[in-house]
Amino acid sequence: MGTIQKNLGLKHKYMAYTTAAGALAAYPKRIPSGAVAQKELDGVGQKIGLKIQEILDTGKLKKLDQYNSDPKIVTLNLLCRVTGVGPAAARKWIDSGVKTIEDLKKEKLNHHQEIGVKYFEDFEKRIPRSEMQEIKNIVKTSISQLDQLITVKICGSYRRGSESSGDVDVLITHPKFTNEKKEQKDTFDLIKRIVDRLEKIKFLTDHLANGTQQYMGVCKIPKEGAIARRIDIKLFPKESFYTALLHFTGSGEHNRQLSCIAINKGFKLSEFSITPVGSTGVEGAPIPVQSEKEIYDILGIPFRKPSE
DNA sequence: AAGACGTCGCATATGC
DNA sequence: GCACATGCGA
DNA sequence: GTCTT
Repeated sequence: MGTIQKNLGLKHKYMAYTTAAGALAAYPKRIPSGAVAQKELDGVGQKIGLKIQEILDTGKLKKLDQYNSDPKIVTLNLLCRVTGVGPAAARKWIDSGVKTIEDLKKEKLNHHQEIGVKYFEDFEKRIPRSEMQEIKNIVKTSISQLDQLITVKICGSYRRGSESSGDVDVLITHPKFTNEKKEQKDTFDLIKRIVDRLEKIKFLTDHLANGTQQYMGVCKIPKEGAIARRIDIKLFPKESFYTALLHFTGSGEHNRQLSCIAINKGFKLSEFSITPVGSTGVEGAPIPVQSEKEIYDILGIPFRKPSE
């Protein structure tokens, strides 16, 4: 239900379903009824409570079955699986008769969508940890040849120890790239230089977005039959590096927990900084941190490694 | 009853 | 050509 | 769709 709401453009309903599903999954006991779910679980209200009851009673959800038997919804869900295609583009095409990915190939696509169609199957395949390690080696080696002072971290589920990942999330920083430089919009073309190099060795095969702070693209390891993988490279100023590292290592759920703890203890935690928030709600200057552990220390909770 | 719900970089569209 | 809006991804 | 104001 959540995915359908998102593809319809109702992102807050999508969030509501995601929150409710998370609360349900985290609940230790069996839920005996929709009414109990509504009473016990934050994020489950009347409507989702009734849906839970329906599933308990009948094993299915009429509303969802209706959606899934609606050809327009089926097509909407299909088209939105192409990266670069969202609710607005999908709706436009469905109205003009597009039904399949093959149909989509004949339409006028922007560059991002062209790549999305080109690698439609590849991008849905998981990346085994062994391949993530190969990718990490290639990226780290190339970047250190460029400038030894660049710090490189592969974040996401890989850093949490997962046996497979959905994409490659690379976070970098450089001692000379500071908030001040960022604010002055100094042309710090680190990303461009890295991308040039990784392109030259044929590791990067396509680009989706190529800016001064953020790159999104496609990579392949140099092996026969290698699968195209989504890779992002983000550059953060050194002051933000550890909050960014924490944030992009996740998980999303862990981030929400930390953010909640931070608020309760009078702080605000984001990928950019951790700041004190006074009782009046006025935000103070960012607290400098030199490691992930220092952030946990400020929050007054025991440090847990990414894999925990 | 009504508004918030994360926020921002990048590509591209839109209007001047 | 520039300033701002929109779509999208994360 | 849910929660808060």
